[in-house]
Amino acid sequence: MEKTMDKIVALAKARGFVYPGSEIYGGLANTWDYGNLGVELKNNVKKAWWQKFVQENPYNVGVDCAILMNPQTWVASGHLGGFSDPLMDCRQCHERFRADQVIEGFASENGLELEKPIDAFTKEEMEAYVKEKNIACPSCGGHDWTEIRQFNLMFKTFQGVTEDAKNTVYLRPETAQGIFVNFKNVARTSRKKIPFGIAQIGKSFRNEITPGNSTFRTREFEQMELEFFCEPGTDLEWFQYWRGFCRDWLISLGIKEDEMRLRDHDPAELAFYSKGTTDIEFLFPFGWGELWGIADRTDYDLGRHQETSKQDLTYFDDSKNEKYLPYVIEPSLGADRVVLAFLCAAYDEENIGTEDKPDMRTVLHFHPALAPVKIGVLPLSKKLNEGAEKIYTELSKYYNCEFDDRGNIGKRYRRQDEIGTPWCITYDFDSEEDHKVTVRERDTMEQERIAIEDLPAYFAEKMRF
RNA sequence: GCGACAGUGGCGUAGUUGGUAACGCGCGACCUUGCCAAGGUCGAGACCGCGGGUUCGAGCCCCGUCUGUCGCUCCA
Repeated sequence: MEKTMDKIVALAKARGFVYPGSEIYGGLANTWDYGNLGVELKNNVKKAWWQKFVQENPYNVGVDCAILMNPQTWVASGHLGGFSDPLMDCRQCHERFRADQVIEGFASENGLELEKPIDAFTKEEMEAYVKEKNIACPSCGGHDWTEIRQFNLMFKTFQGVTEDAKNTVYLRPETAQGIFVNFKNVARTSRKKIPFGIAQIGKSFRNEITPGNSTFRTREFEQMELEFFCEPGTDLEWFQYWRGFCRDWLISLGIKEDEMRLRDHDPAELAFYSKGTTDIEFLFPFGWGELWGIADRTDYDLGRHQETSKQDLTYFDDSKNEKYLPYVIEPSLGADRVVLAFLCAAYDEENIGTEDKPDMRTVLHFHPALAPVKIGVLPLSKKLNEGAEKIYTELSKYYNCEFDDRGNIGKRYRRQDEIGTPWCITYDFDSEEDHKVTVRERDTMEQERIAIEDLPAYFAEKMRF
């Protein structure tokens, strides 16, 4: 069986997990909408994460911050200054380059000293430098450059009725800053003592130049982030702790060890604010892709906000009787990515016939906690709808169920397999007499006879993870 | 933004030298069956991305445009 992105994307669209965005208008590049099953799956993923990282966790509490923030936030975080890349294209060979990198490369190659760090160059200064030194295209050797354009990765909009620079606001490029900005608030209202963490699930926006691979990289995406505040010096310990914790969470929900890896960043690869970063990667059909970045952000963020806002963000540790800026461990997970990973991991095509007489079925082996539909209720005949509907009504109070009386029973089992429903209940003619139904399990296809009145308890037991 | 490729019912496709759209799957109703995609009957659904041109006539030719996919630059 070959697992390809094409098949998974096609199934996702056909069954209502993910549709391409704005389809009736011809689409909009790299936007995706979650459908009737996709929203259930994604909600289940978020619920499972929240339960493990907030509800059951003695250290952590949650928040839900605004997407729009005071622009000073992005000055402090560094997103407004440093993260617009100056790009220019070679008209001759159509390659695109980062002007700063071309200049630096040229300078070091020719043993030239730049008069100031390249980051301090304005667009005009860089253009002038390229022209003055007649820098050639590293690819084709041409000298015909377009002008430099700034690609700021933040989405910009306006708050209020007038559109001018004064009321420019940005869509947050990460949820983290809402947490840092509220660090004092949460510490006070939750009465948490260090070490403790603040978790958040929410949308972020980045004007990536190259999105792609279905929902893996999009410009609008959802993050599940934890900022864990600890005493300086204990950060490496906590870094290791969360690294393992995140890994275990993925495994507990059905990601296999051989389709997952932890990759530590080289010192050279580290972001400027980070002391150490580990990526948890998943083996997608298109290759390894990052799901989770776990970073030791030190006291960089709180420090920057303290400096920019002029507010005291230090924490008073009464066990030590001292004040300090906590260090931060940040496990940041892409919600859409991990949903896609669960979808890819679950996808399977099985032969449930024999070698001579193959009988293929497509199955999504979702962990029951993630399955969009938990139970399919299927009357063996339409004459049995009344009894089956009663069961459906009762179980729907607790679980997302689906009632299906169309087509023969085998076809309905296959339909439920294909959307990853872990259990099907079949109400048959005997049920009318003995008040029992057949419960059929997705992966083993084994059947069990259960009394109707015992069903809620039966499934309550099954759903305990 | 540049380059390459593509755009026909929900999906996958066919459409011969241009003459007003076909097939499979899927979907719906009914009958049949009665525990793993059976069978039958009937049915809904595209004016061929959009605009213009050539022509008596275009899904098939030309121009433009939009959208998508892939590659490149980038990814805190």
